[in-house]
Order: sequence, then C-alpha cells, then structure tokens
Amino acid sequence: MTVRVRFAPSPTGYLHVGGGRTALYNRLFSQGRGAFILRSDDTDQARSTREFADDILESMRWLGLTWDEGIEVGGPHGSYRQSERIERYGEVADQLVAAGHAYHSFATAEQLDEFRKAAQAAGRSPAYDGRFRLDDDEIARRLAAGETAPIRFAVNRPGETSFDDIVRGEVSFDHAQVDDFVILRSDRSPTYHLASTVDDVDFGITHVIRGEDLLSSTPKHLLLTKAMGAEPAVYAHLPLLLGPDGTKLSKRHGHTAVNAYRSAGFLPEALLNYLAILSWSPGEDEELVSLSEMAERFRLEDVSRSPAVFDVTKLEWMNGVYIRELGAAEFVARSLEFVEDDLGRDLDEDEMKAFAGMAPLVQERAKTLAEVGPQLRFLFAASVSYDPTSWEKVMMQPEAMTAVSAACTRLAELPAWDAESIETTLRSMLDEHGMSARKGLQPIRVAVCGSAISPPLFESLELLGRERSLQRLADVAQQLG
RNA sequence: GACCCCGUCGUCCAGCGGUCCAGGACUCCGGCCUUUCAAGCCGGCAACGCGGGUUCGAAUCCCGUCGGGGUCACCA
Repeated sequence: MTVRVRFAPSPTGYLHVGGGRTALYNRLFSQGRGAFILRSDDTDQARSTREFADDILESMRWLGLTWDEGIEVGGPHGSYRQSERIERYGEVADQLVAAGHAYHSFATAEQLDEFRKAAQAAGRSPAYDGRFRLDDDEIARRLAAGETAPIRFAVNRPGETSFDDIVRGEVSFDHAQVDDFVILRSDRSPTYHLASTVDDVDFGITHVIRGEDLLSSTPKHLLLTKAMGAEPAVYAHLPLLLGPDGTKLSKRHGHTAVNAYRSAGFLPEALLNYLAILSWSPGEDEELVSLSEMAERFRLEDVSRSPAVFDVTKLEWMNGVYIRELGAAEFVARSLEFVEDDLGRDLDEDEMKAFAGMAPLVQERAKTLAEVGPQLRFLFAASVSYDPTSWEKVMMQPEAMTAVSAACTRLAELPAWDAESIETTLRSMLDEHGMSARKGLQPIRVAVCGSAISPPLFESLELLGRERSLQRLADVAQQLG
C-alpha cells in the first residue's frame, strides 16, 4: 500500500521549528513508502503574506526536506494552494447542505455568545448545539430575501466520534463537545476545517500527521469526511514543543523561526537531527543520525506522547558536533558568509588563504558558524580592538611588559615565519626570562588577537604575518612602557 | 469552567511485569590533556508526582488523586 502524507502550513508566519519537526516526521514516514505533499493552507487572506509563503519554502529547502508533490513541484491534484481552490470548497459546502449535513445558520453573535456563557456558567460544554437553527422554509425565505449566512455543519447529537490515533491510541469525543462548526463563512470563503478536509480527501491523503493542537478538531474533520462519503485518513497527533518554562514554545522563549536558527549559524542537518530526537528516539542509545538513517528507523508508533521542551543548549552541542564533522573545505565554504557578515565586507584572495589556514583551528571550537567571524576578526580587521576584560586581566600582570617586548625583539630576528619557528623562538624566550608558558604567552595573545580567548597562538601569528604581528607587539609594548 | 491529551534525572530520550537499589545524551561539578578558549578522554551529582489496588513480583497493568499541556471563533 502506498502512503500519501502532507504538510500544510499557513503562510501567516515564518516556518516555526515545531512546524519543521512536523514536516520532518511526515517526510520520514513517507520516505520509501509513498508521497510527501506540500500544500499551502492559505485561506486566511488577511493574515497570509508572500514573505511568509516564501520563507516556508526556503526553510523547507534549507532543511533538506524535499517534497514529492505540491507547491512548485506540481502534481496531479491541481493547485496545492487553497486560495486557488475556493470554488471547490463552496461546491462541497453546497453539496453538504443539499444532503442535509449542513445548514445556513442565522444565529447571531449575541445569541451564540449568550448561549456559551450560560453553558459555561452551568458547567456544561460551551459547544454550540445548533439550537437556533431555523427550519428549511424559513432559511429559504431569508436566503431568497438576499440575506447572507454562514454554513454550519450539523453534528448529530447524541453521538460520538472516536478514532485510533497512531501515537495516542484510541481517542473519543462525545458530540456534546463538538459544536455545529462553521464550514463556509457568509462571504462564502471556507474555514480551515472545510478546506483542510476537502483537500485531504481530494488529494487522497492516507495519513494526517500534525500537531496535538489539532487533536480536538479531529472529530470535525472525521465528521466532514464521512459526510462527503470518503474514506477517512489515519491520524497521528504529535506532542507539542514547549519553551524552557513548560509553556507552548513562542517568541518570548527566544528563536522559534527556522530561519532564525539558520542565521544564528546552525547547520540544517544539526537542527533536523535535534528536532527528530525531540519526540522520538532512533534507539540503541543513539542520538546522532542522518536524515536517511532516521527514515530507515522511523516509526510513528515510537513517537513520544508527552510534550517536549526545546532545549537550545543541547541543540548547540549537537551543532558543534556536526560542525566538527564537516570537511575542512566544506567548513570554509559554509562559514564564509558569516565571516564576511561579521566583517562587513568580502575577503580578498590573501585573506581567503589565511582563512583557510585558520579554519580548522576555529572549526574545532565553534558551536555555531556565527562564532567564526568574531574568532577571526583579529586576522582581518585593520586594527585590533582590545577586549577590556582581557586587557585588564593580562596586561596588568608584572610579566606582561617583559613578555611582549621580548617577543617583539626576538621575533623580529626570526628568519623564517612559520608556526613552528615562532613557537621555538617564543619558548626559548620564555626560558630566558624564567616564565611559564601560561604567564608569558597570554600577554602576547592579547596583544596580537585582542583577547585572552583566541585560536592557538603560534598559528595565529603565522597567518597574521610577520609585519602585522610585530607591529601589534610593538604598539602594545609601547603602551605598556 | 467543559472536554481531550500527557506525567522516568533540571532537559531530551531508553525502559513496554522479573535481567532496574532504573540506562544513554545535554547541562552542571571534578580530573586528565594543555599556550588561552574550546574540543577530546575519565569520573561524579541527579528521576520512576502521590495514594490505592492487581500480581509471587510493577517504572512497566488498573483506579483515584495531584500536576502540566491543548482545544473550546464566520483564525489556522
């Protein structure tokens, strides 16, 4: 049996990491078993924007979550944008009315509001039970008179809808909890429930994998599907992503957009891996898995049922692991834009060489690509800017002056300028003055790199070049003297 | 408030009736390495929410309770 799943974001915001995980799980589930479809649930014209729509596609591609059918790649089911299928939803709504599954509702906002308040106060379900529904003749009369009204689905009560959710098991809802929900607004635009269900049916979706926030909407979708005379999909509701404080992940917890992680220097494979591991385990105490390994082992039945806290710290660790696994050239290629961003300009040819030489050294200590720029700033910036804390801590030491000026004179006499010779020279200088490497090298580091935290010193000196190195040492020696 | 879902270290995940005085990862704390910072390696702290059952035996099954989350729009 071939499977058909979809990811259907609304372009009313950037692709959220939670959405990214949902897309990933859909993709993993369908891998090798069927099709992964990307659809745009853009019925909310007021809140949808082109920018968000573009961001979703771009973020999906950046993550490497390719789709088999849908937006931009096309497919046999016509448009994959709901905004282009409006007539179809109206048509279905009319059919449902004709078949007695739905009706034009003339209940006023006030009536509904009052009903809900009263129900709530009495400790009953606030779901609208259709009590203000008019008889067919009256409805026809009002419609004929030119009045407009939304179409509501007529939920049968008493009744119950239950389904077997792949991750949650048997779930059931009493129809007293399901309201006569609007499927078509008075302006004949479809609501989410209608559009989404119609598309799932029309596109032959076999499995709906989505967030748990939609769990209580599922009976509506099932009722609609049945009323349309279609075979219902199998549902799987994923646990929600939470912020560190245990509430639904939102902007106030930090970054939620996939693109924010991209610009913060995260690797897509790391983010994907982390997202996968959040509510699922590849087993065998393993955590680092590639997309293809995930696809091989992924089973919806193994997805966790409890919500997961999104922990950036662990993501950072994982990103560091992925960065270190990159080939040297790959690392250079991927981090270049961050270096140039940090610098505010492009690197020239010589700088590219220095960058390539230094790259392996920063690669093993970076958790994000965004850290690469600041770590190499000393190498490319015209003048060093000294970190006050480092200066305070190191240059105020008694041996600072001696170390810097001795290094300056000894290095000036050095015939060759390579890390090895530099190291030999500086170590003999250290011996001469009876200084430990710890005490003696730090002032030199700060003088040259501007900070007590830097890539390895000797290589830094080599790549910075004789002239600039000596210049910086001399400048600092003068300041200290 | 009603309904639904969930409940193992601070966090994520493993465990699916005995092999668990509970395992892995991140964080944190030590140590080693070391020119700084990282990385790496070694070690440590740290959990089955609570109460009843069922059973020879429960983290694992049942009930209750408490706690957390979600949904209750002519938004998706």
